[in-house]
Amino acid sequence: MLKEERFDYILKKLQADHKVLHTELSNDLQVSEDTVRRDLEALAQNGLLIKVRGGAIPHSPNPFAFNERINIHEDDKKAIAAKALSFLHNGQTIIIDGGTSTYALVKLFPPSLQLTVVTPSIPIAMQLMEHPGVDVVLTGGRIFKSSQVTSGMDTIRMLEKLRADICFMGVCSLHTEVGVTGPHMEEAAVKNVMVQSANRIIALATSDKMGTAEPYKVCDITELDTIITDEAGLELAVPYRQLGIKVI
Amino acid sequence: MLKEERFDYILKKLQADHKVLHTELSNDLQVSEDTVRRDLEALAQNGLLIKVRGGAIPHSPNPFAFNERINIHEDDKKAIAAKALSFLHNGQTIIIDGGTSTYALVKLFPPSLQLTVVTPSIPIAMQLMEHPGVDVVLTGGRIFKSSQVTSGMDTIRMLEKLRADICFMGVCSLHTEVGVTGPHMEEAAVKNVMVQSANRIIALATSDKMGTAEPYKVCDITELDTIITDEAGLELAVPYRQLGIKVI
DNA sequence: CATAATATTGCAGGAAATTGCAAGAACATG
DNA sequence: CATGTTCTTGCAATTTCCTGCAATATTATG
Repeated sequence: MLKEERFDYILKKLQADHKVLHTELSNDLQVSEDTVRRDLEALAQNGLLIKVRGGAIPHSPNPFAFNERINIHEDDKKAIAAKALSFLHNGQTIIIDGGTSTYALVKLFPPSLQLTVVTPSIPIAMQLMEHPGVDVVLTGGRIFKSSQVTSGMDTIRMLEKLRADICFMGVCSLHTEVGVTGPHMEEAAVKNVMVQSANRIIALATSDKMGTAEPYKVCDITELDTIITDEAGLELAVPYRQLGIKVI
Repeated sequence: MLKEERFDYILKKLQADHKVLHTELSNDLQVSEDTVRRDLEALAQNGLLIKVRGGAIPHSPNPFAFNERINIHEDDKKAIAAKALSFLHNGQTIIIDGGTSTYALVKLFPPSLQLTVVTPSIPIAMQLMEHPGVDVVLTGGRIFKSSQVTSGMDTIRMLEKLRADICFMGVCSLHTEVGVTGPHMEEAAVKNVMVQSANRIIALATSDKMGTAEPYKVCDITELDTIITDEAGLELAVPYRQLGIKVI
């Protein structure tokens, strides 16, 4: 067994279980615990995980919000992402906004998919770099460390020149009257341009986002084409449907 | 059996199994392990696979696409990076090119450093996101999956509008007459704009890069202000010094 | 066609990396 | 603070890698 295969196995297991143990890995890989220890050491050296007593845990590239949020509502987000997949077809150009729901979506991309993705999100770009069929375009600009997206005038300028088939937007807050809103001015401005630059806007929102509002406006609620949520059958969805928005 | 047939077989097997072993190939192809080793060496040279101890693995799908290169000449690169640190001062705006030498540099940034970094490199941006004092600006554009940098017109446009104090460039090839050159047209064009946009160009180059050339020109050798290398005392450095370039 | 130049291949040796083991230090936990 | 676990360090056995070299095959050239 090649050392790289062990690395691969360790990283896969880590992603699945959110932790790995020396004892387990030693068993799974049929090598001594010392070798496992040295493997983890090497992976930690390259910043791919964090060693802890007894094993290792995933590396949060930074202790900020994005990585904290990845795991909350993980199953809901996966369910939402799975529904979103059906909108994708080869040859499309799509905008994918930052956020944990949209990140869950690109993680589910089947390897056969062929499209161009424009995104301001660094985690999404990294994820898609490993995908053989997707061309990735990263919008430029200053990086917001908390959400790991680029923002600012440069981002807006790049998006303005674009015409995309679909925009998948990760929304912070949805409200029938206030519309789509967000907590940061710059990010809201960027999202607004995304809405202008795509033929069809699909919002990904866990149900706890619905009926809430934040200071900065992204767009009117009627500009949304579809809302994908985990609980489409709920009472909550009714007012959106009355406005002509598909809720699934 | 023709060498090309062996190449063909190796690549096919690699695609099927996601790895190849010296021992297996030696058996399958009925040649010595040394010949297999040399074949893998040749294929690795052309970027068709990654040599590892015991055999080889494919290039893209494994998670070490960037890290696979980070370990070669690791100590040399660290030494180079350490020398480069002395050029940094709080308040500067600097451009940092992609590449493993420049990546080693940002890894050494002391936490007290306060500056703005503009870079097309995603690994560098990720690394610096953890840094409390550095503002990171990522240039936009299509992502080159092999080198994990953005490139193209958008990248160039963002750099053009910039005026930086220093540009740290990771060079592929340095030659006293041909100048700085690189293997890809687009990347060379981006590097060229970097050179135009910074007051001072500092090239990071392990000594094996010196005296070599590639198809696409980045800039004249005289546009460099300083070359940082691992073996500044060598004979190699003399002709550059005669051109007025500092070599350290 | 003959001969020289070049490339390819296998082999031998020493260098380097990987692995598992053992002994003692550091650590967590009750 | 006593105990069992985990970590580090050094070491030796094994495997794999690299270098130079000689034998053979291939190609170029007069």
